[in-house]
Amino acid sequence: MAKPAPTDKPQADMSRINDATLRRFLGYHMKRAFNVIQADLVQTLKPFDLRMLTYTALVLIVDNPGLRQSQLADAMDIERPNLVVIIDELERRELITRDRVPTDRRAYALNPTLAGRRLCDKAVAAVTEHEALLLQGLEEEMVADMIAAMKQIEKRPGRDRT
Amino acid sequence: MAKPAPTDKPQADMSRINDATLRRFLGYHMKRAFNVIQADLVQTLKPFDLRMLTYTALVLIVDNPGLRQSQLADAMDIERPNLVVIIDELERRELITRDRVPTDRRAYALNPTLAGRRLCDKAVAAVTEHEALLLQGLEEEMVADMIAAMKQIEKRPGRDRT
DNA sequence: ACAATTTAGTTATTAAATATAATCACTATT
DNA sequence: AATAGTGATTATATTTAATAACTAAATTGT
Repeated sequence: MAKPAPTDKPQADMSRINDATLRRFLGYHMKRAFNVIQADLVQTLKPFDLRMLTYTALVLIVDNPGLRQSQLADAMDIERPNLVVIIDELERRELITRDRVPTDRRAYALNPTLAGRRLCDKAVAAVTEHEALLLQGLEEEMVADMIAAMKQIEKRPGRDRT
Repeated sequence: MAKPAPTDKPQADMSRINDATLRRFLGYHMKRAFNVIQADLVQTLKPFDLRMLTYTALVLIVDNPGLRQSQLADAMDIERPNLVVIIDELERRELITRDRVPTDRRAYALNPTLAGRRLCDKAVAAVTEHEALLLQGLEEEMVADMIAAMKQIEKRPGRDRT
């Protein structure tokens, strides 16, 4: 809405602040775009009482029944201790179960309940719809290209794994 | 969701867990790609003792000397209370100053010190270099297209007006 | 002029996401 | 049997983010 007012204040330089330096970075744009996407996601998941992490975990458990917590933490790129509270919540809500693995009684096999599968399907459908809405106006090929590029970035080793 | 081939309990392979459902979402890819970029940024900024937020604030103050905290919070899309500690830190390290505005004695004008400007320049140069490294292999036009798309996403109102 | 409201900044509190260390239970190896 | 390694948990700390309540100063409405 940068409307050039004819009578600008003498010392009030601009109403909009200048972020041209940061705009040169892809990361800056990605952060800002992701903020919008995440805000939308949070709203979308609210009716299901899911957060981004509980949603992600639930989907992965539904799609990979029987997986271990370590595998899930690895897939979600979070530390094992941090996954515990997420799994706790999903289990408490009876969306998943923690089943002891007979062959390795240290481990838990994570399995979705029927309710978990149902909630997952509904949530995925809602997120799909909301993201389509958010991306309307962008060419489909463009989105596909972005995904390809992001996959490439994701694959980068990332300087040091300390 | 269509019923997948009911192969009962074939989760013994566990070589790789399946995230195909989440892979359909741009947001998932963006989150994962941004994780990599942010991890790299954190490493890049560590020698300057800057974090993502202090770096962003410093750059914006250098590029917009005299701006108010409210403007900065607005530009950074964070709440005013959360900006206070960031500004506190930059001020304590004498990278910026908080100068009372004579025409509005409630407000502070944020200004970079010489040291702040110097550190900013060095940090921006380092980040520029690191991002170039991270993005090598991606066509330049592709990156430009991604930025354009992300700008478009960023502009979305985000339908929660409650 | 002056009460009422608004705005700038701060303080305090809380929630959420992320990380590390220590511990327990169990497995695997020697 | 002793030891080392792994899966999960607990406890703790840090960073980021949101909200409520407060002070001080400016603006507005009558």
